[in-house]
Amino acid sequence: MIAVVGPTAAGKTDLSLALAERLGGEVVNTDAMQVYRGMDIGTAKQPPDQRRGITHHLLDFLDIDQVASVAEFQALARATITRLRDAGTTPILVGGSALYTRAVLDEFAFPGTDPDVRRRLTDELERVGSGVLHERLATLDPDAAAAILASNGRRIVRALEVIELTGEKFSATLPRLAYAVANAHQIGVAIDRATLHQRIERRVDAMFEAGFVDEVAALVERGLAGARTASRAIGYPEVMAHLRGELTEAEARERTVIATRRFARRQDQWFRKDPRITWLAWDDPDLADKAAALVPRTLTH
RNA sequence: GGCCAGGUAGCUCAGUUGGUACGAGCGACCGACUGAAAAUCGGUAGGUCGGCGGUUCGACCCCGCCCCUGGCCA
Repeated sequence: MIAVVGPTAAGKTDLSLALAERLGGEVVNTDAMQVYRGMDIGTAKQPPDQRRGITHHLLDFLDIDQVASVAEFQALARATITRLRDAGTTPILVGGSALYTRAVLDEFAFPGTDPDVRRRLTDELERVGSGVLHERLATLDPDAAAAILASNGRRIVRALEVIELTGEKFSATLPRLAYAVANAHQIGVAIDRATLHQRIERRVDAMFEAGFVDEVAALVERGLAGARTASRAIGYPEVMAHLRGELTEAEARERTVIATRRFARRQDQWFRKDPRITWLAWDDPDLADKAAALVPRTLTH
């Protein structure tokens, strides 16, 4: 199997399709927001009629009011990969959500979760602030407290939740880079910042021209504003603010560009520290051939 | 042409009765990251305070002239 990684707008989708054609594979999405039905334009989801007949998995399996989760995604993705391999098909993972990709490829074991515990802690966070919760974490699990800043309420809540549920410490550091699946290969699409910024700007412009505002308006009708996860997808909060009259469309567009740039930077940070990734230039004329050549023929899937 | 307001970090703006700019937000860059991750959070670098001259021991803050921007009047 092969995973195509890299920052948003670098050209991962094109490469994935080319690889699928060369290797006889099928695409498995690893993007955290493309899992939502109806979120198409804003998530840069490849339209069905542009998938060149290649089957895509793990797109559009959640409604916007459902909460996405890495752990569930991990299980689904691994099941999908196993199914494809059993059928002799090469899974081609594509997506910019680094945590999702790693959760699928690497040794990632997630402790459980509990909606009630989570909600109680979240409410408490709201009331007393992250500092107080951090102090409690420090008494329960000094190591975790040391690894999580007192201002990061979100992570503190999760650590406390895990400790309460499992009675064990919370590992506040990422697991080592170690594949949990056989024959995994990662290809990174390398692109310089300046070019990427231009491409992001053009992509966002194209989204607005393609009717992004209408897409968001339709999703708002279905409750996007109250959606826990889906409402956070880049561009959607900005356009919702525009629909509420708080921003002009131009301002929403500009903020979306900025948020996307920031996202691309964070993606870079994840991927560039993974030495297992083979980087190929986004504009290499032989990009697809070189990428395909990295996957041993006999171990294709 | 006259009057008013304003010209301080890449951007929007604070600021000091004259004593080394405490700057802030955003952006840029760097980093952390285990069930919301397109999330959540942290750090760093940026300023000859529009220009020239004057007053002063000392001016970004006072005075003069000039340039630029916005508004009003003619």
